[in-house]
Amino acid sequence: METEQTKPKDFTDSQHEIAHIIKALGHPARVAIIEYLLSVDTCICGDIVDVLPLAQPTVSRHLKELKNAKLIKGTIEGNTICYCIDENTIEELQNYFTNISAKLTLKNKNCC
Amino acid sequence: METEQTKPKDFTDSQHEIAHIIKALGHPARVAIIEYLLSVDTCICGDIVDVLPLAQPTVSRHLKELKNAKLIKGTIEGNTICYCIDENTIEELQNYFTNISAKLTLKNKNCC
DNA sequence: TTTCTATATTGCAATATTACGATAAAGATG
DNA sequence: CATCTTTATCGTAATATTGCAATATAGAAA
Repeated sequence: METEQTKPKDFTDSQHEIAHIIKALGHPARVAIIEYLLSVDTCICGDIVDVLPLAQPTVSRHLKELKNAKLIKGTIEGNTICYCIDENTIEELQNYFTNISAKLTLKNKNCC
Repeated sequence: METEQTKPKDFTDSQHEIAHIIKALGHPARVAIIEYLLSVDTCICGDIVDVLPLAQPTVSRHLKELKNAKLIKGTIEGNTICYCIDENTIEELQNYFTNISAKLTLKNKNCC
């Protein structure tokens, strides 16, 4: 009786980490923020509030969460804050999904 | 006075959609499920509960959410259910982040 | 049919998230 | 200094998520 010891106590650190990053993008407001940051040329952005259907404090919270997940970074620029996308984290996500895709194409396709 | 009409009423449909898919992966349990499905060769999987640190009803809920976001599909296979990853949705996510990455490399890098 | 096995659903309780108004903080401007 | 502008934080209400035990469902096996 040495089997029966499969169930783990917790998820792995890497599962927690990637879920945390992904979760930060799991809200339309935060998707919209990323897409807006992507669309403007300079990253000096104090007008994010104007392009989102949300009040300023709410936008501020969403920005905080994106920052917390390292999806964006903010630099204080006098009175304003200059937000922009953190390329490294986006790249991490890209790699994550590219890797899954690659593994999927190598898999047995004989079911489902 | 014709400006001052920037703030939208809601996010776009596409923002809602992508956020919905991404959100479904924004939990360690659901990341773990995808990674497990990726790791097993056949997709006949009734042992997902055994490899997650969660009770069966909770796993069932997470599976439902992944199915709802079209990240997995389940086929009833007699008594069991055969779950596997929906490649199309993974590919959609891959494309989404690859596209963002690509746009980022084309951008002005003169700030932040 | 009865029982077993695999999965889903229901019914909570605990916790987290989201939103907004009010307010604070801090640099810019007059 | 007083005021304006920009962003953050707090307080709080509404809602959503998560987890598990209990139970339901349905095919398989006896």
